[in-house]
Amino acid sequence: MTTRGVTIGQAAAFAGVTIKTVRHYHQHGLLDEPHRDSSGYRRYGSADLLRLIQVRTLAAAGVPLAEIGSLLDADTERFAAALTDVEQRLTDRIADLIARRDTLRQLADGDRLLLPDRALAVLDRLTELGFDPEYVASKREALVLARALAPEFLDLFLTQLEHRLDDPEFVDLTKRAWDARSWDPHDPRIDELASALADNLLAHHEHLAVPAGLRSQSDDVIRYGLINHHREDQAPTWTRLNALVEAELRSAGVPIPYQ
Amino acid sequence: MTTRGVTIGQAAAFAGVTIKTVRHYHQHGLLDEPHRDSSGYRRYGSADLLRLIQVRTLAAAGVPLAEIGSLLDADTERFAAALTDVEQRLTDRIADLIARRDTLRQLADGDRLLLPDRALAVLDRLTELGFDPEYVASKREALVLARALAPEFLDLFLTQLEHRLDDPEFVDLTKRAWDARSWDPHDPRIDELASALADNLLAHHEHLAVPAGLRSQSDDVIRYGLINHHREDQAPTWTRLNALVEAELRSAGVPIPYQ
DNA sequence: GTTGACCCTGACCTCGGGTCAGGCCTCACA
DNA sequence: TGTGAGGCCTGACCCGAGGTCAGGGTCAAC
Repeated sequence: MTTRGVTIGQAAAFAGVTIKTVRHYHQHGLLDEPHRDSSGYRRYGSADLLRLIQVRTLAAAGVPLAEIGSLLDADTERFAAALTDVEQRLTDRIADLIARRDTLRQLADGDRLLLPDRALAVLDRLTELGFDPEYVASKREALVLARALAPEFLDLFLTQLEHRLDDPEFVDLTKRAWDARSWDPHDPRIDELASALADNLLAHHEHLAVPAGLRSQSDDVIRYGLINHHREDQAPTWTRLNALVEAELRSAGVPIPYQ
Repeated sequence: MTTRGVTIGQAAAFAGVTIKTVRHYHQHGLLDEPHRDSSGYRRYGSADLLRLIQVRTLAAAGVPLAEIGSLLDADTERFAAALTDVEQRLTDRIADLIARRDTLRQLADGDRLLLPDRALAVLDRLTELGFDPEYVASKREALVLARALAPEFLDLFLTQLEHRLDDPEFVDLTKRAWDARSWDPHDPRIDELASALADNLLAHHEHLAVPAGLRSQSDDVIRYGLINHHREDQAPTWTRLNALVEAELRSAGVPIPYQ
């Protein structure tokens, strides 16, 4: 009769795990150390193997190692209860992953990043109306920001945008404002443009409908600033233009938050 | 005009992540460090926030952080390709988790651990035949081992067991062998029992059908030993009894592997 | 002027193992 | 009877995606 029991490599192969994994289970107390042969090698008997298979089965089912020990040593009732608990957690994770995959599907639709169809239609309309692709890109970013920061107002923003695009005068003014990026911040045309923009906005009530909901709390003011002044920091002239417009609106009684 | 940009806490809250997560993204180059205010605090502008939202969206979809940087900086085509790849991986993980959950469901069916219905029927039959519950438990363990170590032979093992249980003489001898655990290993009754067992096995060809498939390769011999000698190490008398039976079978020409 | 909320960096912890280093043991073949 | 390949031993460090703790600075309000 030779030495009793199989070596760690054989045990691991039988159980379908690696040697390192078996030693890991020993270190964490999931498996008792088996006896050692004369050269110090671990030797696994059938009872050891049985336990290893049970541990591996639970681990493969996603049970955290820290729970497996008490689980296997518990009585049948608690064992069953714990298993349904683990199963519930697995179900949750599956639902979570499926939700992630759905998000990803939306992302994967070309460059139509993160935006609902209605927003994409507005962006397409901008292109049709002859806006600079860079301007369209900046609007797209602003809409992505709006969706993330104030999703409950996205539809209102879009309604406002749609109204504004229906007004040829506003379209024209906006194009000129966009071109103004490269002007000197103190170019007198900026003041003219600001006045024209403010007049247009004040003349069309529906062009100004949105901010009302976003003014109440401090966080909302921050969100408003981030969305409405996106990319402004890249063009000082634009900063000044917007400030002038906002000042005129304020003096006309429109409540525009300070950034 | 106060300091431009929001603090890290606000940015994190807007994006739905923790402050630590944002700093983690900085450390790993996914997000450029924003400018700092006079007291060294990070201040995030709308472009920083936009990037953070994009990173968080991809991370939430399960894209490894190490890939997100190049993904967001890549052109649209590679971006789309990478996204479908990520989606495939997600789908695989979902399928994997569902498989785990199914395994778990099987485990959760009471104490009927890891065994198919046919095996459970055999175990129930053992109880009906009046075997000691401990004996039934050891047989259950042996079947679990057999299923894990030699699944392709489990049905053959079960067939053999069923045949043996149909033979009242064999049932009787097995019960006596089980009782023999507590005897002295050199009790003369052990020799008698071994002879009777060997005679019974030799007289009924179908009681010996199984081992044939398991003898060829060295691994199979080990598996055979582990399954057939399970729990033997806990009762030296049993070890001797089995050795005697195997010796008689060998001298009768039955090829039993040495352990 | 103090309290509490927020921010800074840096170091260590998690989980389920993988990988490497350095050395001992066993087996098969010549 | 050597010798080379491969298996085993321990211990230490590594991964991802952050969490937690320690020790301190800053800011706004009361």
